[in-house]
Amino acid sequence: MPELPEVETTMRGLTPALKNRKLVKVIKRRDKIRIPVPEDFVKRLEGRKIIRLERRAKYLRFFLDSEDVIICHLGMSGKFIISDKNEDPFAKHDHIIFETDDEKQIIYNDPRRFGLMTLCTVDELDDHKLFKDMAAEPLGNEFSGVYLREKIKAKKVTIKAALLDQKVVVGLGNIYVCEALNKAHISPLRKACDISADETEILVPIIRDILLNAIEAGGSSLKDFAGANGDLGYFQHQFVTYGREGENCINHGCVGIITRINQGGRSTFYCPVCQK
DNA sequence: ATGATGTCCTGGGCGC
DNA sequence: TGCGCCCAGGACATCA
Repeated sequence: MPELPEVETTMRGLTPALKNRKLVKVIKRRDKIRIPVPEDFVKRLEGRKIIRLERRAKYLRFFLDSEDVIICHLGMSGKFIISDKNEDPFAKHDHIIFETDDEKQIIYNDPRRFGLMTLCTVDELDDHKLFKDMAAEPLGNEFSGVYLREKIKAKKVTIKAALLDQKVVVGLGNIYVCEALNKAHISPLRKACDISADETEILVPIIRDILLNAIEAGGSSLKDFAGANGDLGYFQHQFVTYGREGENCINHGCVGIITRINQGGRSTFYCPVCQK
């Protein structure tokens, strides 16, 4: 469920705990999450300092003072927990633990193991198979109505599927695609190639707006979260369509009811009245 | 090449 | 109370 805003929030929450901190100890409690954790993961990290953290799409990247970069994806259920170093036994699904030089533990916990943790060098990063075919960041300058239209104008899949495609735009998942299409009054059932240039011009600022609002909401809940238990989990956020089957559409003047359908094995929530 | 479908994984919710 | 079933879904593999 973590999409761009949740990953961004996680990155911001981790930064004070990890930036300019030395990793005095790294514990790998599993050889594989979704993909194998590198054999030499611990060896390449212990004693190194993290100099910078960033988000790219739904990935986190931690740059070290060596040539290495930690690449992390939260998958469906991955989260980080920041706590003081202690002797408590690790919890179930605590897969990777970073101990820093200020006596903190940063734990990666992921029950469903759809996430990943791997390493590459800075030189390999741009051409890394996880990143090389990725589309633009939705909050960056490159992403525009023209850009989106170019990406989808030959696509025969639905606009719902196209917006989930990380080669079209990165960072969106099932929830924010539903939200954006509702606000843009576009039916998730339409073919991507049928979405006009005028419509992509409308859609792009809506996508930006929704993501920025969610990041802001995440930022404010982060204070509460991190203060309470250091758990950088998912914040509560009010969605207008997602999970609201049977409720009224909130678009101005609309009397429609949010309906749930199945697209490609995934739930789509939308309003059949105002989303054309 | 594109699009459709299957796969990974566990916890939670539901019906019986 | 408990068992089994189904669902959630990001991204990749595989097939048509």
